[in-house]
Amino acid sequence: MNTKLSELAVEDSGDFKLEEFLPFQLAATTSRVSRMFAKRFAEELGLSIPEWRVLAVVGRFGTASPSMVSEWAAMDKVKVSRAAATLVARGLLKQTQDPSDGRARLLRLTRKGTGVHHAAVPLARELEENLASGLSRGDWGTLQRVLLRMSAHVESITGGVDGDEPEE
Amino acid sequence: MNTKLSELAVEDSGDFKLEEFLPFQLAATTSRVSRMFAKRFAEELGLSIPEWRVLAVVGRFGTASPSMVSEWAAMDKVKVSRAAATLVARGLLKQTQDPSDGRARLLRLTRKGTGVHHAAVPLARELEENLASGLSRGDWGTLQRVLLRMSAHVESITGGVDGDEPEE
DNA sequence: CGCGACTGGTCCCTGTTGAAACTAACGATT
DNA sequence: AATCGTTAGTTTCAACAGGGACCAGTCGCG
Repeated sequence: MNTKLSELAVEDSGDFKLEEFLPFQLAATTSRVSRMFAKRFAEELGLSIPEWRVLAVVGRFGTASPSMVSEWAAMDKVKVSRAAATLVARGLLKQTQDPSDGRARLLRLTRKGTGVHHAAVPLARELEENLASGLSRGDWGTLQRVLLRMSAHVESITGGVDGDEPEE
Repeated sequence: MNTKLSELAVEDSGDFKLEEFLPFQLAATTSRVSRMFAKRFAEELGLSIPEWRVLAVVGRFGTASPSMVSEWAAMDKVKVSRAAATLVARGLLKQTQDPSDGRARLLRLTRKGTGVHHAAVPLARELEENLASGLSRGDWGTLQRVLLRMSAHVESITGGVDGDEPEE
């Protein structure tokens, strides 16, 4: 049971419990939650998570460029591009040229897209409600607050640009 | 501004703010944290996250079967199998037959593997400490508690087997 | 106005992922 | 001891993700 002083840091390696390791818990919990959300969105609306995110941002702003979506949905531009392409192919989004900048595109909901968006938001709220129902009001608020703080903290440590919530 | 009563649930779709949506925050935060961890483990020890998890479980128990690893590390068996294979190839793990069950294998750290494990645990603790330093003690505890509870809650909703923390 | 530096977006290439199929072995039941 | 259903682990295959190269197109500066 006793270890020499000089070996303290090394000898307790065996005590390491992955399941009490917070980054692991975070990943495991997120994985379960994401899976549940992905399943419901796919089943009920035929949307992947990236597609739903794009839809949510475009729906919120009415019109949005892929780079806006990238910013607000914390998705890299490749993901946005792909998700937007499938949504356009399915007739939920219309993509046009931005008249004021030849490089940029504008994304806008079609009537069909608006319909899906109107169905997606309540579903999202319902699922979030589901999640919240297992927690006290206070815990929920703390969780929200802590996640934001942790995100910012990590970003500051790693130096801003980290990849999934990238640039601009 | 006013909407008919019957449209309340529908008409507020435009108000939906993705960045306040908890499942989204959870995913975004986890993504940043994972990225940071993956980077450090890769740079300093040449380990991917799945490999580190396998190492952690085997290191903790001394000897572990892939299915034990799957259970404790919340990884599906394919991931375990692959991670274990690379660790064996790199000489960090030894895989042998379980004498008491011809189907099962036993994973054990080699001397080299023990060395890496002894380096990995402090690195993990350091990174976790980094993360914790942005939060109050109380928030940290709440986060830990809430994640566990939420995990269990989701699992109970989706009915146990959900895929990444699968079987047995 | 023409040239270089930069930005928005897409495409290509490679590595990773998980679902499902497969192999081998166990154990219960006949 | 032959068979059926089940479990441990690996392999295969198709989808997916992200980094980087790659076009436009824009902006600034001489």
